[in-house]
Amino acid sequence: MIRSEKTRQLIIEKTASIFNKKGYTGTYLSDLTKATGLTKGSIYGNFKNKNEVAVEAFKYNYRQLIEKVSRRIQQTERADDKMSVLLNHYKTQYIKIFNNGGCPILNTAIDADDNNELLMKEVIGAIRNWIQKTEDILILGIKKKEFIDIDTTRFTYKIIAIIEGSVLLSKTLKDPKMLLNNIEYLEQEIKKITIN
Amino acid sequence: MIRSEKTRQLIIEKTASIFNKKGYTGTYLSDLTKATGLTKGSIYGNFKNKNEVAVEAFKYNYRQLIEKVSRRIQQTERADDKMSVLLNHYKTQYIKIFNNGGCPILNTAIDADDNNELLMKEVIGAIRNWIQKTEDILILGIKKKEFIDIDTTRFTYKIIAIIEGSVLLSKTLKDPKMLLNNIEYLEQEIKKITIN
DNA sequence: AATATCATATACCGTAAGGTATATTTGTAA
DNA sequence: TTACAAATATACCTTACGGTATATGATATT
Repeated sequence: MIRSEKTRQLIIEKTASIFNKKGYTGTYLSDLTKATGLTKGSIYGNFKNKNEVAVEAFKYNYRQLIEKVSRRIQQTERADDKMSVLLNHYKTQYIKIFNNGGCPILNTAIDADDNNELLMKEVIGAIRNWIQKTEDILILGIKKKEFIDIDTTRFTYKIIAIIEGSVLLSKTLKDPKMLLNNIEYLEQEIKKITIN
Repeated sequence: MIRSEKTRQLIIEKTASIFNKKGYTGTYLSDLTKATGLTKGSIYGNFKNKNEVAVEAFKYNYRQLIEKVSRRIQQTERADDKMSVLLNHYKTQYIKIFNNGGCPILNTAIDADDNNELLMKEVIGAIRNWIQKTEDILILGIKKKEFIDIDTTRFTYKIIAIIEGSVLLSKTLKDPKMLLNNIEYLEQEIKKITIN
């Protein structure tokens, strides 16, 4: 990797969680220089502007969020196991998620809304991607006769809305109870549609 | 009402939706003077600082959010009707909610988190209040034998997480489908626990 | 080792942020 | 109607924001 690419990566990695915690306007260039140990000159030598850093930081955060769980989902065979992996992720990783500033999709959706088109486009893409991936599991399960024939779109909407809402509320209340209860609820819902 | 109190109200009313849309750091004093037609001097004559305006704006937004629906809930007798009023509110008012910048609880929770203690305290209070009110309806319904005996806490968590998650996602995707689908789902859930 | 190129730091700019001290205006009670 | 207090506007301060032009330092090629 050429040097500039290394620096770009460093900047993204070191600032990603700051952007997630403080939002776009709330994160200043001084935060970026402080976190990276670099100067403004260096940052602007590698990025067009603050917004480009923010967009890349969001992409990075989203990747971090889904990469590990996504890989593990691919490694399982049965659709209900895939769903278990997803739900278990939140069950076991919520402290990490909270410490990183919460769900980047949620944070960025609210932060960027109505005043940052580029970021918004990324967020919308991320949400669509997540919906798609979740629904694909359900569709696969039905095809393989592991799930009964349900309305996959509606079921997906339910899952994602509950997860996002729970993450937000539990984090805000500094109490994982709501998240954990609702994950358990979703586990039951998955069981209900599982054949055998 | 004395003059200063009128001005305070004017400032709060005129800036509430701006704070909701742009967040605390994203809303500048210039936004406040522009929206109110007043000067900084006048604003600082009536508020200690920008943060005090933000806190009052949030309280105002929250009140706006619950007042009407809260009154209508009190006017109904049966617990399942009360729940219907709540759910119908989102079904019919979502455009208004979206145009106002989305749910103030959600927005402020994310915006204020980790960098605005006072605002955070207000948000946490608002969420607790909302949970309480929702659970009270369920408890009442069970007591009056209108609902079967369910775990009210868990049921409440589910309702609130779905609503919040749906509002956020539907607003971000600029598509009410997820919200409407999930509200319908909750209506079914209420029906399921309703006796008769 | 000299040179060209790439990457980073330095030093600076204009602007506007939040906030305040003071002047001016407005409403009100004697 | 005038004198006083309350409310608002003016003018200003300090700070730091995002951003840029330029100088310096590192790296690779011949």
